[in-house]
Amino acid sequence: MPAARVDDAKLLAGLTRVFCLHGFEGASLSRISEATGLQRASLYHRFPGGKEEMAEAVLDETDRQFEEVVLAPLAGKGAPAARIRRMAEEVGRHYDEGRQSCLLDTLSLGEGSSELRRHVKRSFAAWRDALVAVAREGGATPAVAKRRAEEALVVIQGSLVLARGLGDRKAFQRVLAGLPGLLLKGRLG
Amino acid sequence: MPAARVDDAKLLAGLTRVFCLHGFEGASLSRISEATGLQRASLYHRFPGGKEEMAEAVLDETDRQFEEVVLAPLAGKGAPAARIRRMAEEVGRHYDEGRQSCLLDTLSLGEGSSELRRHVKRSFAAWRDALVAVAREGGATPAVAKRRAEEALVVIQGSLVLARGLGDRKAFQRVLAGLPGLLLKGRLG
DNA sequence: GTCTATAGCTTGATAGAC
DNA sequence: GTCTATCAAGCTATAGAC
Repeated sequence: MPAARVDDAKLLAGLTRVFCLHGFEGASLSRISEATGLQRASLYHRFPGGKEEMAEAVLDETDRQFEEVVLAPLAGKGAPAARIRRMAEEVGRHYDEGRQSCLLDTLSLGEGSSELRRHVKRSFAAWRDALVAVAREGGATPAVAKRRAEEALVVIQGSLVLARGLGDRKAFQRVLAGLPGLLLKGRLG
Repeated sequence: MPAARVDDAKLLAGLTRVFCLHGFEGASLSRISEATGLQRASLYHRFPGGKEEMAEAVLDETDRQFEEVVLAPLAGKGAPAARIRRMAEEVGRHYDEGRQSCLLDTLSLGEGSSELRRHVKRSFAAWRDALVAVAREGGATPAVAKRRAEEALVVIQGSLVLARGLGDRKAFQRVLAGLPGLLLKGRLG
């Protein structure tokens, strides 16, 4: 088959940007077209399922990035605290230091199909489970590790919401710095 | 003037529900019309500024509720811890125990006008300042109180995002229970 | 694989009767 | 104050040329 003029990476990047910024309903095909450089009809050639399939593709890509941003750093070598620090660095980069919202947040709003909601839930759970594992490595019981992992997700998502609403990214940076303490000792810092 | 068939309270309640669930872009006039029981033209009679003015009205109403949900409990009598507990109760009720998203979150997404964004920012700041005050009462320095207040907002917002995305409201309930500890001692619980 | 053109519906908003 | 009727513009999606 002939090569795509706009390659998959560029396409997905544009899609991600729009869904991230506007959520599912706000992500109009006009905006997507502008962000990706492809006309409506071309978008339907690449995603016959329409907007829904585009959102699914974006979530799939996020799942893939999740491996680099979360799994790889946590699976590296060194003490748990050091590995969590590396994950925090990657997470910070992933969200552009707090300037970008989380897809799992923006796509869980409102009207997305139940398939989309299930995907978001699955991705959230995968992230939580990776955090549970590293907390357990740090000596926490299963129950405690789960609580800490959820707390870590809570503070990451919450500080991103604050960054967007309050226009201040310092809380997000503080949260990232505090992740090792939160996961290993049960308290931020 | 003749009485409104749909009174202001009912109208605002419907508007709030829709903006909360769908965000600004997802809140179409059809949905608003259905939720409030008023036709498009009637909505424009009540809000000549259109959707933007409706969103502003919803934020105004939220600011008003903020006094009952946050300010009044914190200004009551008793020790700071007890007052924070009462606020947490009210906050829990306000968000229907985690079933409902926060307007300050959903309205800060995407395309809302800059006037809307400013309003969200102002409301967030007011909430934070109320929490700063009670943390200071508990003996925290201004800098520490501000950090703890922002952390409180972070965990409230984050746990609401998790409740929505993960479909589990337990983290939200844990956060509410932990607010006194977070604001007065710097750690959840 | 991408385009232009278009279908058909929904959107936010307005006019005017009652 | 609410309604029905309507507008232009936007929307998602499709058809068909290249």
